[in-house]
Amino acid sequence: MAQDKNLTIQDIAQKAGVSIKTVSRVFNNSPNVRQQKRDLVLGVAKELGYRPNISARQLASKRSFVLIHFYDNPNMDYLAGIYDGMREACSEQGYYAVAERLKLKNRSYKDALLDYLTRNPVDGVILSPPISDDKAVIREIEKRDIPCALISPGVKKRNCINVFIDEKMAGQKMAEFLIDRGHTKLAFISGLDSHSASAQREAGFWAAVEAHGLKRKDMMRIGGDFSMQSGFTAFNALAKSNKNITGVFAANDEMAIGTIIAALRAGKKVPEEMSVVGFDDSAFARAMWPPITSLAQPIEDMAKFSAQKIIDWIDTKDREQSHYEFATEIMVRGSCP
Amino acid sequence: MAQDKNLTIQDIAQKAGVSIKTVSRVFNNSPNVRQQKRDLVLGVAKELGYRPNISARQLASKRSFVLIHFYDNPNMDYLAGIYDGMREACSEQGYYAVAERLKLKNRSYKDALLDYLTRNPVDGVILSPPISDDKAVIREIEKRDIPCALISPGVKKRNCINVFIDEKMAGQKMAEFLIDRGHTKLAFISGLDSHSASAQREAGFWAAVEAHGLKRKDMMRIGGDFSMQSGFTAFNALAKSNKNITGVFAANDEMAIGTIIAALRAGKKVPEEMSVVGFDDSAFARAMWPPITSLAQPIEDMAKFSAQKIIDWIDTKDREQSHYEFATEIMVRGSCP
DNA sequence: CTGAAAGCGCTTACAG
DNA sequence: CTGAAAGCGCTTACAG
Repeated sequence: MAQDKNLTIQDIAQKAGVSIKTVSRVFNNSPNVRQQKRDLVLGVAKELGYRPNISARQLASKRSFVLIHFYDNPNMDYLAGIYDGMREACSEQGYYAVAERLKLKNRSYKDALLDYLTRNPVDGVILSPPISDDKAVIREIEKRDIPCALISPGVKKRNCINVFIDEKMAGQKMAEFLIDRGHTKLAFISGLDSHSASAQREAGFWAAVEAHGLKRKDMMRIGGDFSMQSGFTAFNALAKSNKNITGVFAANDEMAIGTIIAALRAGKKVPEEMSVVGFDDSAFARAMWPPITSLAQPIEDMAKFSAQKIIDWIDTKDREQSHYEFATEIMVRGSCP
Repeated sequence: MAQDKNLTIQDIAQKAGVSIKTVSRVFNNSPNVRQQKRDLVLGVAKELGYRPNISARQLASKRSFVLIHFYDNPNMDYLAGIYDGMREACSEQGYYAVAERLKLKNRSYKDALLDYLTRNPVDGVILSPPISDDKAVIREIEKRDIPCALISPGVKKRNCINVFIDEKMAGQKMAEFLIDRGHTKLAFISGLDSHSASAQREAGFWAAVEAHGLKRKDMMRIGGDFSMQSGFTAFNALAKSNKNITGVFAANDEMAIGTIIAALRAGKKVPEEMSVVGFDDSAFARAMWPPITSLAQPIEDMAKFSAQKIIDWIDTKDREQSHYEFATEIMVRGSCP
């Protein structure tokens, strides 16, 4: 762990009694090294605190050693989770983790992507919703043979690493959570139709309704767009109806918050008169009053895993499997205790 | 603009009829090049679409060409603004822009900083609140002779570039905005005492009160901590008092939102019965209902400017001036139209 | 499975 | 103000 400034591949080679080429092979996860030598080199490197010089690798190999996350969802918690996960995997392997927002201003995600790629070489890509469902973007990445992982894609892609949660099952769990607490008149507030996760969560909602023998006519389905504003609107629709809904499941936390604010404004108590659950376990869901019961996904683990799989892919030029499902958890809070 | 992949310093030197050393000097903003040659080289480089290879520069110079922003404020808008500003300045000069959160878990910002610096070399640092007021952090950076810019420091530092807005004046403007709309009974909700900006905003508040001859006893000062929760509490204090406050100035948007939510819950109409203004122009301030009137600072410009000054400092080994003040603007919205 | 040589594109002293 | 030489720490073919 000495981390003596100028430790080079030479020092490791000498100390381990092998050629520098072997050391290089070890750090590139090249298959052509006997396990015994590999362990020897890794042991010496660890002991001395050696880490390969990325600049030298870049210059010599003409690779960038950059893994990039392209996103367009400004949820800070979500982004930070992905970034932390990526970085953990990247720093172990001597890669850079980078995050770049693709903005939709007068142009498509694809054009924004191409603009970025012509300026900045990358060795691997992670895409999150909604970009993980943009076919044009995925096609361009594929065309360039850049290893790519999709986080929560609506439709799994054959030539990408697909990392996701079971959105339908999660939706069902949330609905059952409400039902278990005695609610029999439920509402589902959907997100944007273009966002397939919302539709899957809704499918789970209806599956729960069916499984528990609740009457569909006691239920309400309100169209939203993931914004807080649409939560306000949704509450108005609830209030106008005479269904006497007591359990609300919003497809994300912002709409849950909007619903609660509108309810408070109307003098309705949460959770006493109406329980509300959200989705995403966002920072605001935790900061609200009451704090929001919400579904959490292990986004950091998902991102770390994605990054590792991409690096494996780069090293071996080969993916083994491409579908990986992660488990979710309900964070129980005041809006539906 | 051709961007022919492998354009090197050699190509530029040859085409411009100078030595590669001269080209190198030009791209390092070295003073020892005649202006005429500089223009010639820059012209050729631009024509051919040449950009220096950062890896090679890093390897040869042992510099990192990394400018890093250390932060611990999870406000996404704020961070994105800083990042975009940095990147604009950095990409022009062939630097990397990096953002890193320093977390306070069982250790100080200083320890988190040292941990980072031992692993990752950086050429320049930008600090934002609350880290821009952490003396131990600043001392460590100074000790290493790393050029450093402070965004909105509570106390300006001699050996740093100080970039800020006039917090007191901004506070005064906000208070006068309320007064101009006929409010004579005002409340100020403070942020954390450790955050000097809050105290300065408050000073501006009282200055406005005084300047307009309002009675101090008609005013209220409520202690908050920048959280939404403290906005709820603040409203309760308002409601319990018999001061009949109609204009509320919260030291940040989250507290303004908390205040409004609590008011709605209590059946009080905003802005009809009570106007509320915030500070920061956050995304949530814009998404709320009603949307929040808030003070915006030109954070992107501030960050770009900071990055440019740091790069100048690196190039010339020398700062000229170290205090730069930026102008602010009130974004008028529904919470106090 | 392993090694010796050349080279990636730039900067750093050192001269002039 | 400007140039020729050496070198930064690694990888890439090419042999064996």
